[in-house]
Amino acid sequence: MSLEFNDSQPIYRQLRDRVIAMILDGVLKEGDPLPSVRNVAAEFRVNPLTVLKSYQQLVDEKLVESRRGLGMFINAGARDLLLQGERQKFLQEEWPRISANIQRLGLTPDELLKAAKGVKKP
Amino acid sequence: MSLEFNDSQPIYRQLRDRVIAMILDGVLKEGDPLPSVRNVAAEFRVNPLTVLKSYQQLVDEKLVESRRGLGMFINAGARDLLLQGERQKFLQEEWPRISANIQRLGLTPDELLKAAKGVKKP
DNA sequence: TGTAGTGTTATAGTTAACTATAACAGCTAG
DNA sequence: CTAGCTGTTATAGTTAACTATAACACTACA
Repeated sequence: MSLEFNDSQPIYRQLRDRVIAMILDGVLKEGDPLPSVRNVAAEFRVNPLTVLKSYQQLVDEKLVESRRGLGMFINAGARDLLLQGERQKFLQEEWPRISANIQRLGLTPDELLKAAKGVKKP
Repeated sequence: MSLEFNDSQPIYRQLRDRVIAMILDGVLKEGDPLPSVRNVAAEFRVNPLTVLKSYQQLVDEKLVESRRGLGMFINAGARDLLLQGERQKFLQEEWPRISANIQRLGLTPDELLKAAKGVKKP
C-alpha cells in the first residue's frame, strides 16, 4: 500500500475523503472500527497527528465516534448521512465548476467515459 | 465584482485557473494584456504579491509573457497549448477521482445536468 | 521632463499544515 | 497486574501561503 497524496489539498482532508469513500463503497460498515491512527500513519508514512486531525473531522461530522482505548467506530446512520450531505455538497460546490471546465475543454462524453476510473470493457 | 475564493485551493492557483478559463472562453485573446497585478489585487482585495505569483505561474507555463513597464500579455499559441495540456491534465489527474465520486454518490446524468453551471432550459 | 501606469524586489510578520518526539490516558487479553 | 493495543495531549520546529508596506525599474504619453 502506498497510495500517494495530491498537493492540491491538505493531507488530512484527503485522508478524510478516503474514509468517506470507503464508507460509501461499503468497505467500512456501520459499527466497524477505522484503521488505527498509528497504523494509518505508518502505512502512509505520515505524522499521527495529521491522521488524528482527519479523524476528528469525521467526529465533528457525526460520522464516527471515538472510544478512548478502543478505537474510532463508524456511527449508525453514517452512510445515509453521507448520501444526503455529500451529494448536495458535490452538486452545489464542485460540480458546477467541473462541468464548466468540461465544456470549456470541449471534452466529449466518449472521452470522459474512457478516462473514468474503472474502464468497464477493457 | 466580488468573486469569492474557495478554501480548497490556494488563492494564487485559483487566480491562475481564472485566467486560464478566460483564455479558453475567448474572453482574453492572444496578444491581449492581462488585467494588471495592482488592479486584480484591488478588485479581489488580495495582496499584489499573491496575484504576481499566479501570473508568474502562467509565465512558467509559456502562456503569457511579461514586459516590464507595459504589462503581461497572452502569448501566441496559448489557447492551443491549453487545449492540449489542460485536457490531458484534467482527464488524467482530476476526472478519475471525480467520476469515481459520482458513481459512489449514485448521481444520475439528469441530476448532473440540472446542477451544471449554465442551466440550458430553465 | 515628469507623471502615471506597468512589472519586480525587499523586508518582515501571521497563520495553517505538517513534522518529530514524547508522554499521558483508557481498555483488554494474557 | 502487565503488556500491548487504542485515542489524546504537549512541546517545538519547518515550510508554504498570505499579508502589509515600501521601494525600485521600466515605458508611454502629455
